Amino acid sequence: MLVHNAEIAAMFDEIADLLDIQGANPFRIRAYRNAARTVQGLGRELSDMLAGDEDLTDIPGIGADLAAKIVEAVETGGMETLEKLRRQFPPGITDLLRLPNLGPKRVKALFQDLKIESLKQLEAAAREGKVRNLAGFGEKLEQQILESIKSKADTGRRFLRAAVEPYAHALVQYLETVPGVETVAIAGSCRRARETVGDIDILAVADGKSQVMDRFVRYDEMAEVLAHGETKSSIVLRTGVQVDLRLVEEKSLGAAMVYFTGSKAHNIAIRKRAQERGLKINEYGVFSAGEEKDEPYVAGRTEKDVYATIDLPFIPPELREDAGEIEAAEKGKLPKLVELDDIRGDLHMHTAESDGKNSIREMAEAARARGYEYIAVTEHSRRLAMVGGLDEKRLMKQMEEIDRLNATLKGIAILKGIEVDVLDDGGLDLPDSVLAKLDLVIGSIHSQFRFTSDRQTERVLRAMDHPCFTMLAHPTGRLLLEREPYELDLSRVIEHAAQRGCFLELNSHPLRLDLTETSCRMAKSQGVRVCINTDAHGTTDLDHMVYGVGQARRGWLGKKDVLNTLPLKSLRAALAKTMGK
DNA sequence: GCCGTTTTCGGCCCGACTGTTTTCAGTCG
Repeated sequence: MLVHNAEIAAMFDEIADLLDIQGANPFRIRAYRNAARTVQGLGRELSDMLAGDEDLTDIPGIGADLAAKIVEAVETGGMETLEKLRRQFPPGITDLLRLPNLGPKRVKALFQDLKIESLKQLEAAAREGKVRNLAGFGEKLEQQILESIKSKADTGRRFLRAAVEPYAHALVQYLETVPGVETVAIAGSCRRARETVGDIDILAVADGKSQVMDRFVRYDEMAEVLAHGETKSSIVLRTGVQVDLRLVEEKSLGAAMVYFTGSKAHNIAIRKRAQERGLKINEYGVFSAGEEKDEPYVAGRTEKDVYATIDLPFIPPELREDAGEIEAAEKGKLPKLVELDDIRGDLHMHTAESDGKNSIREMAEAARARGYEYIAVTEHSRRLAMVGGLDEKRLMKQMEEIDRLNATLKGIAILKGIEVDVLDDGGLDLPDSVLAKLDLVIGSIHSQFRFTSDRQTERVLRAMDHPCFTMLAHPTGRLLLEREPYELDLSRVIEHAAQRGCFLELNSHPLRLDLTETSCRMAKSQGVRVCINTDAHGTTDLDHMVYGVGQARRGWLGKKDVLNTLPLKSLRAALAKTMGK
């Protein structure tokens, strides 16, 4: 039985939910939730670690008990603890937790007092006015429950960051025009460059007389006001995105930025660290703890000041996940992360010759305008006929055109490439003779997403062994919020890439961001260089690079870990080497 | 349930807003 980390994490999360409803020790619940998060981002399959006889209790947050439960899950596919809990509660009960304003206490009351087991039953009971009489409920909450069921609102709903950011920037601009407002900044998961975000977090500094909160809740795009306080307000935009605004004093801005940027796990970790030093960190600053009142303010103006009080350097927002960044910071081993300015070219794009919108020249000029030294044109291959995939003849013709353009275009080099389909058996979709003439060959899986993990992995490994194979495009095939990745043993793929000396793409399309941050870290640890590409189908898509760079930063990648930070000459040499030239 | 150069027991991050409410619990981030 093959049990993936994601499934084990889901079991831990479900145990946590059910224990929560049961009213168990909150710290025990937190242990399960922490473990779920740790397992999710582990970067290695627990089943592999067990097969290698590794001690799971070496993983932070996993003790003897949880380690035993992981063994049980890997061996049997389930957990007795979870089964026992499931017998105590109906299957639909965790759905109730997803509704806004319904937490464990209220769900428990609904279940025990009204025998409500599902959203449907909850809706019926609320309609009949039965919910309002329950202890801890009231008329208003009953109404809210009905509305959120109707609008299918749930607290876990997420959006692509790229889809949400324009709204965040527009709102920042709007708030900046409010009199008395001095600073407005985006925090939260947007600032941490997460691939998806649950809401927009905005922080403002304003003088006492400013109407910023009142103006915020009257924003044009506002659909609903969830909370309206003096220092904290929340609204829902017409697009369904929630925005939280916090108002702080200037001397608290740094502390508030830390607090509001998160992640929650990172905040908990640094607060604990502060505690060990006799300090207390909250969103207003760092204070010396202990004294009953008038706790003296120690720091808080800048984030750097806040970290300094707990003997740490500034930690880049993208790393703030309590995934080893605090330990690394403590040892002075934080990576110097890659930046957008380090990127010297884009090695994956399409033109009007296949399914792109612009000509090669237009793409090259757009890339040059973005300060790049080089691009690679990489059309689809013949098997993808529906998007105009190129056969040998058309590819040869395109190569000639690229030669002509290179002779006339100054300030940008165009490399000849292809995004060749990896066939079912791991072969490539064009003859070796033509592939060998190219500067790079990007292999892509575009079919047979349902292969078993073993078969899919063998297919990719075999493709990599092709003498011309240079880089694996969008390695997992996922589409965020739309399509799960295909089954693939990425750790084997990365190991193989290290031996073979080829590269992995980090596809920057906001819907893909494929590799994940965990896989980026895995690649880095194996010495496999990652290439951040946009897979642009038009000139404006070239701007997606910023999302790929954000993802790479979340994956701890530095300039040296990223192939397309190389100057042209070194890049050519690196590509030629993978192709045995 | 985890964790430990103060500890193997007794801790475990911290605060705002709402309405269930008339002094506080529940939820949320």
